Amino acid sequence: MNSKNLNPNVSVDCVVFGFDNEKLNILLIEQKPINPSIKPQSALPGDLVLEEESLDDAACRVLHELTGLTGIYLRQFKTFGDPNRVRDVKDLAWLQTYREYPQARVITIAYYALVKMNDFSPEASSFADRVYWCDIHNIPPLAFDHNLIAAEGLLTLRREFEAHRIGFELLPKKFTLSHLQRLYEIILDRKFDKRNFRKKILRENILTPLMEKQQGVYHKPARLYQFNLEELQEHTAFNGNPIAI
Amino acid sequence: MNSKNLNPNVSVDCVVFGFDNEKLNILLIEQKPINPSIKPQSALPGDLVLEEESLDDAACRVLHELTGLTGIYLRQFKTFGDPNRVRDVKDLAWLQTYREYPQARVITIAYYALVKMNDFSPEASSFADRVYWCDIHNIPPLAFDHNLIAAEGLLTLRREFEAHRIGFELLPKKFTLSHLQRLYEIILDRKFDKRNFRKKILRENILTPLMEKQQGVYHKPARLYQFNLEELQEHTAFNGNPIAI
DNA sequence: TCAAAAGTGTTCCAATTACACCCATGG
DNA sequence: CCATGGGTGTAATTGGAACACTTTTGA
Repeated sequence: MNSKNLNPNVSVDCVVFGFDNEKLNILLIEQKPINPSIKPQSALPGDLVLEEESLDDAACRVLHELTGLTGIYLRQFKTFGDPNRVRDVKDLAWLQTYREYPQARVITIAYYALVKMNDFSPEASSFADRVYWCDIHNIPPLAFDHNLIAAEGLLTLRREFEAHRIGFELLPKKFTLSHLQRLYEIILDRKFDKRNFRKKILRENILTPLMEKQQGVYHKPARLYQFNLEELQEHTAFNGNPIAI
Repeated sequence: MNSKNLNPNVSVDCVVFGFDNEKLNILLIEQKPINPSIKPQSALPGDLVLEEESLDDAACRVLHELTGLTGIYLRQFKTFGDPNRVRDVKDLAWLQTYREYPQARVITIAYYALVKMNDFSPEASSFADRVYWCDIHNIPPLAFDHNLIAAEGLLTLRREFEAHRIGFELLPKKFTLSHLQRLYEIILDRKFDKRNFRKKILRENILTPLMEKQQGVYHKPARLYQFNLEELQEHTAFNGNPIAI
């Protein structure tokens, strides 16, 4: 390494969660193949931080380029700075193709993001060759230390989910109590009793019942609810604010 | 800025908490005066991350240089990367004296640390001109964005204190229940009922009563306790591990 | 008429809160 | 003997957990 690069590169990486009513997924990109013989690796979306860009802005930019969305819930959760985190042989070819100093150290600030999966189709992005959702229980081997980052992102989501009441960021505007319960069960990885769950969630006063029911289901249609954002502010003990893009 | 420094500098800064049985304090350093006419500024202890050093190692190093201690409870809590965070005029003189590229951007990874105040005297350090404890309610204007970092460190401590049961990191080996209660009250900034507090804390089974009493107090001497570390492991729902130096 | 999920109340237990007096020590 | 903090129990309330049946719809 020559003297031009004593300072490390700094990047942001995003663990983007989406909920499809059955599983919790994260968004992955496929690295552009270096040559046809090497099978492309997947990675978390991320990019180097620009010279005069804040960290939050960098994360927003990556997310926006990837999804076309703004207003995504986005939160910094941990910085990864092991000197060898980008020096695994599996990552060498990619770095040699896309980085001026492939052996340069990279410190990355990790964010997690919550998106309503129905609001966009990841295919629309120009960010990478392929962008796709992947069940959190089936994450393939990723570039760099991204499996570790994804795992820590999931831990952080589990830890912050209840206290910050960010469930609505993963659900469509209108949803049923069963949808909400499924979301809680999948994120927290435990079962809830239906009656107790409803009692508890309705007591919190953050849901507004709508005069509207599910359509097109082949069973008794459930009532729809939406989150009541004003109440949410008061009840939420926010510790460290998320980004409002 | 010339092309040598497109990459930002990366540093760590430590919010070091100490409890003196009356107040919660943080450790500050006084920046070496540039010239006698400028009154020195205070700052959080911190330093640039070395080339082949992990972030945790960098924070440990700073703490060790500062206090001579090892085994300090240390946890990364947030990374600060505003492009202008080291560009306030108040910080210009110091940067010009001590940095090769004073206008270079600096991204800092903030840690908070818990130390037993009696275990060391900060005077012993060679790290800065002066090292001193400062009541968290009386923090002077600090260098860079260090007031912000200190404030966020305190919020993080308040948030994590109960769940992680890290109180013992701030207390001497042997302590009375009143000491412990005072610590809880000061960190969480609320009062507890003496009987309820004792019931609750003893039910948790993380304290071992000692066959020993306070000495030299001019009232009924209180029983001494110590933390029971094995139990602590089981009961603590750890999310993101602290560093064991 | 069947399959599927919606919707609804009560009882029990554990944890939290509120609250007041006597005790041991050193000065 | 006094001032100071140490040490203790009970009753009321609140929140969480366990638990089963009827209803509505579309196929």
